[in-house]
Amino acid sequence: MNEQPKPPRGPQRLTLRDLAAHAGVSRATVSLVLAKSPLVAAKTRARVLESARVLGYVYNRGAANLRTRRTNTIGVSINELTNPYFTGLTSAIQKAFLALGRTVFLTDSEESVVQQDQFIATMREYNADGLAICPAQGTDVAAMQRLIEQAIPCVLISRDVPGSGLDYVGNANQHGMFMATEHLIKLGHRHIAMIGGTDRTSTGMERRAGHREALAAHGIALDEALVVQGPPTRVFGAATVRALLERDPAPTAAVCFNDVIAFGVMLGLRQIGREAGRDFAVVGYDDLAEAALWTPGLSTVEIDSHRTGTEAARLLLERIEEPNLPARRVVLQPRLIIRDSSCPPRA
Amino acid sequence: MNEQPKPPRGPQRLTLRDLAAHAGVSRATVSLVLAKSPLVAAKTRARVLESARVLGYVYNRGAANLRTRRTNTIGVSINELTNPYFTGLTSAIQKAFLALGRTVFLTDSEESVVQQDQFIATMREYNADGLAICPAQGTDVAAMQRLIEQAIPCVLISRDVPGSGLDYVGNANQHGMFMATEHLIKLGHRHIAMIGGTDRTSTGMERRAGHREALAAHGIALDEALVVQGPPTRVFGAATVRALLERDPAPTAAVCFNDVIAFGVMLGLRQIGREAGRDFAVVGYDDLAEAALWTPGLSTVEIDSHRTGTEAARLLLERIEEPNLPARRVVLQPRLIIRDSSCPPRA
DNA sequence: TTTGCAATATAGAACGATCCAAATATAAGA
DNA sequence: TCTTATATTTGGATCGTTCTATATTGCAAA
Repeated sequence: MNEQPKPPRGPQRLTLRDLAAHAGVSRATVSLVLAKSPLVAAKTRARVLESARVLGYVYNRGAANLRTRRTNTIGVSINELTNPYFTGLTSAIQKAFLALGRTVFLTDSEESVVQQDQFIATMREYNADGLAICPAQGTDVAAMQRLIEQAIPCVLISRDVPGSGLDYVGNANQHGMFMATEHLIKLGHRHIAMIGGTDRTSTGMERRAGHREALAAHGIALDEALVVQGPPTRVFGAATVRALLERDPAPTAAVCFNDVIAFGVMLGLRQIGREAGRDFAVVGYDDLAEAALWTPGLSTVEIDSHRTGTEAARLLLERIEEPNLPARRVVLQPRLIIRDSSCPPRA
Repeated sequence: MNEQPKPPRGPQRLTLRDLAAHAGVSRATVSLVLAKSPLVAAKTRARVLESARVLGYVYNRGAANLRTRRTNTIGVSINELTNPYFTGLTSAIQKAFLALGRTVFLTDSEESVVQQDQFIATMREYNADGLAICPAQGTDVAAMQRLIEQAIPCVLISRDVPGSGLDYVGNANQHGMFMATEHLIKLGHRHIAMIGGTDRTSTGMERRAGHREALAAHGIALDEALVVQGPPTRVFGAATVRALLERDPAPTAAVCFNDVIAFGVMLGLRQIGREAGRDFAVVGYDDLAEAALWTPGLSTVEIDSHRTGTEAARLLLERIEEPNLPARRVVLQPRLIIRDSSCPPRA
């Protein structure tokens, strides 16, 4: 029943062959048991599983992947994990894939295209079934198009790379920022700064466009000096609002690229003895858990990051099954949340 | 020169064999080139590399790992990526391993022992060379000991699992919190709350012990009611300080398990019209970038997370080389940073 | 020439799983 | 009891590398 005696081996790793010998069946049978095939008799299955338990067998996924072409593995590259919005999103993405039986390998590209490319190359070498990417700033369209040529399934999350032809899940950034700005206009503000965001990400371009669009829609001239690009950090928000308030005419309100910057703005106001929601109106974007906690509570635009994650997982798995699908785009609707940081202008 | 004609193959993945055929050399030679072996002539090497470029060859790491036993891969499991301290630490860890030529596979266990175990099992199946773990709350000693039995190199980071016998890199938490508490005592405080931390992590136990130790060292009786365990969130910090201030005697100061809780405390104070650094003294732990930015600036205990990451990488790689080393512990010294949130008690 | 010795290149057997076609065991029907 | 159909099990080839032992080449010295 056994196969030819194996050559003497050292304290090698335990293999299917050892398991087969112990259970008194063939390798093929063990393989079937491990794959939960219904073809094998219940009694045999039990015996094999018992042997596996007793011997402490560890399945070698690498060896299996060599034969099958599937690895059930997804590479996830996130542009910046220190940003709480992206950690929340990451958690959602991971959960979604895990629920569908995939292993997730995560990396933080730290807004570095080099690190991102590195990760993509590694995942290719490891035969990942697909990639989910929040592209780093300055990601090259050509690099993304290459993924298509190379036939490696990929979905872009949160940030788009226009012209890449990849699947995409994000939210209506322009519309979100339009709502935020219009909200301030309706409160009576006329000098509304746009703090943060850059033209190096689609999110930045779209949100900045939303601000401009709202001003235009209400016949308010855009004061370029009140539009400041910059990184999504508290430090930047604080420094920028202080600088803007020294101008004349000074803004009476600001929409911020995201909540982190808005928190920075509120901290910056306090540094110069002013208070958001009383002396100056602030609106953020993302609706981090922290937003509701501040005094005043931060008005902001909510994104459903859970939904973003599950949609991304769905799109990617569908593409893995069906590589020739046309490119699909899922754009979720954001929601304006009004709290106390957005007040009317002081008289 | 070529080997026997290969059977007709579909649009298969490009392999060493194809590369060899194209360059007119043997598979073995190509393998040597790819491994940067000095044994192959410069001219041959160039020819092979050119073929690789032209054909768009992708190295199959899985296949290689099957033969060699090394994967140059490290699994990193972090308990909670939404906590900025851990994202910073993660970034440091990742950088340290990358610099040493290892690929890092990251996961966020989200404080779930189940997810953590899942990840460990997966990394075993993928033959990772080693693991770096910030253990989830409630991690079982036995589970960690099993890693030793199974001879899988592992280093614990930040949180210890006493009795596990694993290598460990962390900081002197008890001493750090001792300094923080003593600082408040010297300012004149006698009712000092300890907010946050739990006995389900070593970090929690150690920091909580530091608070008690400082009180005892200065002959101050411990008021158990002022010691509140809880999760490291802003919400918890805010709610807890509000509750504590309704007691009699109320605390006049608090040391917090970490900065996030301290921020929560400052937000909570503001919700009831009080101000940290004026009406109530607050000290945090971690020294997040945000700490210096608040008004008042947050007094806190600084941890060198960069150093933590590099030390962890060093320990792990040493153990991979030399599995039978005795267990080693690296405990870094934290530093008290005094800003404006820690004021004397109001008269 | 021939020989000796580096310097290079190669064939073929692993590594640990899967999968296919074929063999065997079991049960049911005549 | 003998077929025949069905349920299980299995050998051997295969996936894409690496590695060892062996073969080939080129060149200087004899």
